[in-house]
Amino acid sequence: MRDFYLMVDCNNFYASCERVFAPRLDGRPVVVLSNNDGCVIARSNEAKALGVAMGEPAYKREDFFAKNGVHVFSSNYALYGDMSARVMQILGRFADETEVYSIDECFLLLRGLSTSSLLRTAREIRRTVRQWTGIPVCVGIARTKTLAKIANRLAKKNGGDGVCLLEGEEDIDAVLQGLETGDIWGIGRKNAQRLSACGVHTALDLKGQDDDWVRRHLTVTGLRTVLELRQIPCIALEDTPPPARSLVCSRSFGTRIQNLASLEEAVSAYVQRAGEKLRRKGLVAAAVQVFLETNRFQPGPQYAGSRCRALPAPTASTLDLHGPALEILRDIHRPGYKYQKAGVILLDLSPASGRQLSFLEPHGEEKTRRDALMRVMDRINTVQGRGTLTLAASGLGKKEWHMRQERRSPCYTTSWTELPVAR
DNA sequence: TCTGGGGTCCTAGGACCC
DNA sequence: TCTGGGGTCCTAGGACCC
Repeated sequence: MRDFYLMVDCNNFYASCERVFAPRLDGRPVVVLSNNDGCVIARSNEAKALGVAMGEPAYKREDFFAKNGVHVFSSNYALYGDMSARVMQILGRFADETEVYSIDECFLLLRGLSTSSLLRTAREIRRTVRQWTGIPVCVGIARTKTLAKIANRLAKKNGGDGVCLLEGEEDIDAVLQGLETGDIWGIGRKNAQRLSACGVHTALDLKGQDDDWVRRHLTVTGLRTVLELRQIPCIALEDTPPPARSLVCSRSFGTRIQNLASLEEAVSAYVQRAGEKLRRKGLVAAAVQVFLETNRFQPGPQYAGSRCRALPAPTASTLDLHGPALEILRDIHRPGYKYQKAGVILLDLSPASGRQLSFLEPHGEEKTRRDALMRVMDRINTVQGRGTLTLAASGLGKKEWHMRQERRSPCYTTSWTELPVAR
């Protein structure tokens, strides 16, 4: 009767979301592409069985997809985000303490349950989520988050009932022996390579290493991971997410962009989007950074520029962010390159309220007016749809920099005009 | 023609202070 | 000719995650 972590992970999440609204695709291969229809970021089991790899560039596989009846979707984050919220809300019914770890993963902390109760709860979770949302999930259970992730992996791989409880030293060691270090949560490719060079190949090898050795080779974060493999909880549940420290809006372009005017339009649009995110979180930014890069996969001259600038005063107003961002862009822009991607990063974030004011920033009536303007813009764009009201600087004509999204499904759950129709 | 976007954490090294 | 020890803060870069 101790504390156990449950790791609930949606199976092939994006592909599963698409299938909920296209049941004719059940049992058929489905893939979802990254933004700009770039590479494969989600695959149904059938697509995996056909050998479609994660991260594969989509254009190399067009023929293969057509020949094998693979259904291809552009990513639809409005849909996935909303489906995710529904799943997470259901999971919240099963535990007081939960951590939404990513769009398709959630940790639950269950205290004082017997093994049989844990398994019963896990099965109940699967059944409920499936029935209420149509999304299949697997559940891994263990005494630490790291082991729960491994248990979840097993639950997925072994088929069976989609639930796996990892408990007991011997059972755990048997599993770790069959696991490469790179498959442990927190050990990436680089570290796995380095470990391998030291003769440490499996998770069990790593678990048996001396603490000082681990610290030396993998820093304190690595040591925490190793302790977790030994069933010593070191990575706590993050019940309330820590406040964001930075915020990014970046995109690859639909076509390569050479002229500065188009880049300015794109950066202008990204600043506006970043500002919306900032205000939604109730934060202000004290610095802004802009970056610009060519396509590193293409031959020819490459360039990547990036610069950061402190703002006169922390702000959440698009109007304050816009000028500095464009100045940075002009600063880092070099003519003669075909650019592939640009982005805006807001840094040094802090809560908008309860903040020490500076003499430099607008205050009194001026501040009230500026805040009101942003509220009105956000409101209109929420109600009427994103991009209804924008700064003219982001362009009025055809936007050649817009990303490609040729096969996006409707926003079934978030847009009145795109609701699914029942006949 | 065509290869995503959005985050966090840790460390090393330099600047600076007394 | 001789030239310490200890501390903090900041930044860039690398690694990790989904």
